[in-house]
Amino acid sequence: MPYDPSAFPPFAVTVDLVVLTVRKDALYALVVRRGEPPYQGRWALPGGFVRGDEDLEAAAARELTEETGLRSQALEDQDAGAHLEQLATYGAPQRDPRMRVVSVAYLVLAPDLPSPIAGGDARSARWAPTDTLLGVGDGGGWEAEQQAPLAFDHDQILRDGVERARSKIEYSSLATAFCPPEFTVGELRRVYEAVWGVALDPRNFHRKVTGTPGFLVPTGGTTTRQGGRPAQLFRAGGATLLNPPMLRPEV
Amino acid sequence: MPYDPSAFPPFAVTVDLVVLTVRKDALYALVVRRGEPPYQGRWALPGGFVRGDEDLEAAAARELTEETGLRSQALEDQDAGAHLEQLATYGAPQRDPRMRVVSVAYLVLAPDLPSPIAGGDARSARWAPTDTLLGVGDGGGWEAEQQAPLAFDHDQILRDGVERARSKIEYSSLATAFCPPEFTVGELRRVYEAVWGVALDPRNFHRKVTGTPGFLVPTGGTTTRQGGRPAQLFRAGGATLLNPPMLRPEV
DNA sequence: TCAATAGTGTCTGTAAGACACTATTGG
DNA sequence: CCAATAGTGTCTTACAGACACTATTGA
Repeated sequence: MPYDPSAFPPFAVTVDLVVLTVRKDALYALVVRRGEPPYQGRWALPGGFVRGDEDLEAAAARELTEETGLRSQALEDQDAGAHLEQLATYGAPQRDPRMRVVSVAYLVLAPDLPSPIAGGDARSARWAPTDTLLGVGDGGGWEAEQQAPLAFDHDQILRDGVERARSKIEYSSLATAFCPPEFTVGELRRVYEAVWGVALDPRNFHRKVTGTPGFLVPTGGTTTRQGGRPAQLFRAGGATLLNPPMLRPEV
Repeated sequence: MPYDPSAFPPFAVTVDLVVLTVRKDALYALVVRRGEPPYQGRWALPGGFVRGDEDLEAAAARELTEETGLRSQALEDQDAGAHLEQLATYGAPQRDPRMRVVSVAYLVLAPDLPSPIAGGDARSARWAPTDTLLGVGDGGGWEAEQQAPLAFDHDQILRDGVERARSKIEYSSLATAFCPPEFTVGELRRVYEAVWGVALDPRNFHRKVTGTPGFLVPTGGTTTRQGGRPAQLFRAGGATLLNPPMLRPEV
């Protein structure tokens, strides 16, 4: 088929963000309340139109800053910023009832924020447990009379984002993206436990993460945030890939 | 930012295909010769516009059939069709000099085709070794006076597709998508060796794949395609995830 | 004192890497 | 006969899972 720029069908392109954090030993996602139809009053993932001269990842980073005040350090960047990566693209013809919209979803992993939402136009944004948003624990899905709380196909996007996070912390050091710049082994373990929804043996976990070269770098300090014996503080090392991986227990 | 459907910037949305196969103990990709500017005469990945009422994956499957005659069985389907999955989306503002184009790339893994290209409008399509297309072996990249052979950002898309294939056969049974419906352990091993570009111990490989439940199912037949002692024939079993994974040797 | 968390060491089972050996074909 | 590929078995080592034990805090 020859390329015919004058005859392409018109599409709108948006970015949607799956922003995940760990708080209170559970995985939380950022959602915003929709102020207008369709799905008025329902929760949705933050997002918006890609501008005419804007890169996709730049649009995702811009939306992230607008919604949360977070600065994203896309890929490999060690700074205090959140991790940002492309997740997948959703373009079913009727996913938005008004027009044809193709949405490029991005996944953001952020530490628990001191002030939940410090952003600009985040009118009614909040953190919600992903289990609640996805109806986990009510029998694995939403009942017939019960409506999934998320607008559009955002429940599917969120599901895909959570699964991506769950699998990526197995073979990468990405779990540290959920932690503050300095953290203890116990705090990192609680991240794994929250994201996977399982209990891990603290002793084997300690041996694994401290024994993997480049994963953790001791900062010298100690803390007693959790009660009990003071724990060493670490920051993320340079290693990004874990080999061998952290094994997720069978369910 | 309120959703304003009347004010969205105009985008064209295309699908591009990374179609991979294994032949002559190397990884090959399907490329087509461009007949018009820009990049006239250069090789490019097959692809085309998404229609106004067409799902993204349907557009990818349609392009695949048009270019190769292959029928894709997207996801989990055991039939003779090729494996098709979404790869990533590319939307840099200037990636197409004529207009703003966002391209959703799909990855296709296909067995070596008896008649290379049996499709319809595939004017000048051919299989090319991915190493040649990506300039591997010339020092890891294209020299200054040498031009990458692929149009647009298709070298990056191909690179991402190859890397996805390389990592996915580690922890899934996807390597069988490169094989005909019935195949031997040796043929499957040569697939791994071609995709990873390494040599594997035939004996340890045999133990691993035949010892993983659900990976391979013996069909009862034998063959002597490769010379030497006849080998048992297998077909792909129901298992899609390999646990523990096939380990890729360090480079 | 106890409860809680941090951290180390030890045993066991699984499985990967290396590699010897046998089996069955074609030339 | 030999060369080539298929398939089995054995030894060693790495490492995960289970769990005993000590260390250091706060209540």
